Amino acid sequence: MRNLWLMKSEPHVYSYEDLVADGRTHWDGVRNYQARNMMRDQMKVGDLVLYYHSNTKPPHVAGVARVAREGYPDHTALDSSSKYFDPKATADNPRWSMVDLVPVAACPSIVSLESIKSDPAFEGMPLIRRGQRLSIQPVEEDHFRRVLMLAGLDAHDVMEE
DNA sequence: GCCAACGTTGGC
DNA sequence: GCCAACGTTGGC
Repeated sequence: MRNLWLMKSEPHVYSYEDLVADGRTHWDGVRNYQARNMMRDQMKVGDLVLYYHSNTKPPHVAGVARVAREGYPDHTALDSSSKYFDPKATADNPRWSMVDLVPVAACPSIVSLESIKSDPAFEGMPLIRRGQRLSIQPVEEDHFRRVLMLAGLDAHDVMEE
């Protein structure tokens, strides 16, 4: 059974459009253990991801991506010129992990945080839980499907290719 | 720009 | 191991 996720990115740093333009990206720079553990231990090739734009107006889901490579060391932790450099990371123990993502489909209409919050179907979703700041979150299948519907995406096209 | 909610750090 | 101080996230 494939897992479903939501991953946050600030669009002025790296947007869904950037992912489409690049065709593929390393999800580097995650420096939170819970989020790391999900990438390292749980995310599998083929898992689908809601690509969420945070710190923008309005915050929203912008598209769907797919995991193209499972967790492997985040080399930016070893790079002293990187803003993600971690002096405690070593080649033997890089500490941090990342996955690769590829774009699947942009949302024909974005799904705003507000529309998710105001829809009872999303009750219990971590994204709208008070104080929830994790940049990577698991998503239940019914929530995932409803986001696709609100986005104007066909679940068959997105989930069964 | 504010600030609530966390996570991390480091003195003890 | 406790906990105060500090830093970050991210909506508002």
